[in-house]
Amino acid sequence: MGKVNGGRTVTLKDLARELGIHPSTVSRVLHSGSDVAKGAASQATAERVRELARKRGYSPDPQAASLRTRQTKLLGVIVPRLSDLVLALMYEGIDEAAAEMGYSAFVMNSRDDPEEQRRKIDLMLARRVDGLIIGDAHLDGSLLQELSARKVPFVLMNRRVQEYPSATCDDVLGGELVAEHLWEKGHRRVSVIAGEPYASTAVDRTSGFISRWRSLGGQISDDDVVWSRFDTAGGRGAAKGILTSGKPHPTALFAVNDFAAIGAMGELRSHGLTVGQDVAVVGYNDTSLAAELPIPLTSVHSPMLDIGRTAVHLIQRVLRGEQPEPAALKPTLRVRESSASRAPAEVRAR
Amino acid sequence: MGKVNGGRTVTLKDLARELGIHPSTVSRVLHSGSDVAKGAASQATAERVRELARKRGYSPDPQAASLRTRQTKLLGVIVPRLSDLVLALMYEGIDEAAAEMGYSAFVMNSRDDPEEQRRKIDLMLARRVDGLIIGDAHLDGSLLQELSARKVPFVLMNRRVQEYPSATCDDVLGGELVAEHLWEKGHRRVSVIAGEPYASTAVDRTSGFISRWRSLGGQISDDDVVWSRFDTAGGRGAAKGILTSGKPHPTALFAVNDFAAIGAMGELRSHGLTVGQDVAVVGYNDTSLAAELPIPLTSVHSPMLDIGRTAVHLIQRVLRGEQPEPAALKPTLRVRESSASRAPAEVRAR
DNA sequence: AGAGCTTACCCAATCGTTTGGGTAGAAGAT
DNA sequence: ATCTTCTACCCAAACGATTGGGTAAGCTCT
Repeated sequence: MGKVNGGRTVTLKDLARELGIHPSTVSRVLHSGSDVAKGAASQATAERVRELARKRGYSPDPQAASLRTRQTKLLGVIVPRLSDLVLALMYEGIDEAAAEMGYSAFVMNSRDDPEEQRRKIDLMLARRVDGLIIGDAHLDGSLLQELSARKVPFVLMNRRVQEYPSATCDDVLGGELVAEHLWEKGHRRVSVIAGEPYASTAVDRTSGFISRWRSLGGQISDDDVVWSRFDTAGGRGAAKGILTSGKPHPTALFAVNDFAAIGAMGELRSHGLTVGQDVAVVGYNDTSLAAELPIPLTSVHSPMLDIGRTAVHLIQRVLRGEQPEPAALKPTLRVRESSASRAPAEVRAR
Repeated sequence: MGKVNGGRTVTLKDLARELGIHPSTVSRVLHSGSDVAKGAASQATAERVRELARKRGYSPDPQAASLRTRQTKLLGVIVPRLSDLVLALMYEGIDEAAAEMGYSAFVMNSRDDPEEQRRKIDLMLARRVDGLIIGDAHLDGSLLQELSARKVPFVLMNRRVQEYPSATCDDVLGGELVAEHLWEKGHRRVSVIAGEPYASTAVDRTSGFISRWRSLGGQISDDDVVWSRFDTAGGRGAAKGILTSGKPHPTALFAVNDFAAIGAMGELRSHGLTVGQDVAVVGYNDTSLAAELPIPLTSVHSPMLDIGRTAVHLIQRVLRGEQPEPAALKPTLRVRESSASRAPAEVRAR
């Protein structure tokens, strides 16, 4: 382990004194990788400096450095909630990638509440983060415009908004994959549990599904799309609405989120329907649970870690003054028991 | 929103110049709550200062402050993985409580790997965090001793180790509650999916269960306790081992973690056993999923947010030089369908 | 009227780094 | 022999906030 915290922390000046040279020389040696920058010191001196730094366990004080350089090497990350597995995984990607580039990341939860978003962003800016990774962008809000106007460097993650730089899953494609899969299995009566209408993830997955479904010749009306919360309770409620609408129940359900799918599965069971036989269910994100459920859940696998990593790379480019294009990573469908069999015969015969 | 980032950031000196007074006076006014500290300024001046600070959107530079005060108001949090719902929730508690006290928290994942733990701790210390909240302590390791010797302020969270300050769930009690519940329901043949032996959570829940079980007159041998990973795959594997051991299958399963319980439920189903009828299953932590599963899962509810908050309070006390006692928060049992009915008759009759 | 106390400030050093701008001495060019 | 160019350093001023120690003016008290 690096430095000793107990006694005194070793500073540049300490090293300089011990070596009989000026602190600035030490700084330059340690600062500039292996090449001795601009002839700041002789090879021999540089070696001595590095040797002593190692021996004393020198570790530069980041606050002192950033006071001078006006860079904190800090990234602020805002997510709806970290207890959402999807965001937590993306954050793991962020954390990894950030560390690789000498940055550290802060996370905060906004609970998807506009006021909290603002508060948290302010907190992060007060901490002087170099840039923000925003994982809770709403399609409508004015927040991003303001940030943009104030020239705060930021990128979006998971959800996109217009042409702001963002790292997302290609959710339209994801929706399309599900449509194709269900169509092929012979389903003709489907419903979508669509998520929150302010989130691009929900909107894109749903619209990808619907447009592909129709282009395959399928029929789906507005009634067949239920907007709901992203969690199990939301999925359960939405499924209830669908099953008690009076219409014959659909033979397949696409929930734009695994948790909503799990909630829906629970509700189906309460209605005496067997998932995977009476009704197919497909989720989204392929969270670690999906494959391990009592009835394994078909789900669209999205590369969550990579999305997090990509967000870090994008923000780096923004910090360099570039204006990177939105990046949409490709999802893949993982078919499992919840939708593996063909649609029930009576329906196909219809 | 606070300050304008685009132009120049407002500093103490700017305010002082504009008011025609010395920066130190401004600092003192802004620094000391509402009371004008030590007669640093007149009421009138103080008012003018605060007024202007508000108007200009002044926000103090934390790195500058901490350079001088030798305090960063930063807390480092290490968890096995943030994508573990339990830890994510505790972190939410930390984040809240920290913010309330003017601190910010950093999280990093160690994947329960001793080398990563060290690396991450070093990263945090390099960032000069004031203290650490360690959520991935191992019962055996020497890491904590070292930290202690180096006088790094830290507290443990979720898992305890010896008498180091810690904020945990009273896991022994949690195990006892489960034992009582299953005994009452008439179960006599039970198995425990015990988790990782290096984690106090696993060990305490298991030992609490076993000792209470025996004190009720129950029998349970070492064979009936299977150590496993904390995730669904771990629970599934453990359940498989139990079901294929050749012995008659148990009528109840206690998994020390909801995810392991979910994995076990899947495996039971694969063996044609119905959870809640043929075999009761009880989990731990009462994660949001438990209540919403197709077969709702009985689980021990632990106050995760509060554990996180408590950890913050404890570290504050450590920072003040105190040596707080370990805090063990009380769990409660939430009985649901997975274990609500009485044990199968043939077994009771035995 | 002088001592003593408040009040309301100001001064300057300090925290640890970084960085633009020296400079003395040696080597090389003409 | 003089001029230029390196090399290998040193100097000092930042960055923004905090804080121990002034001090001048005004008031009180005797």
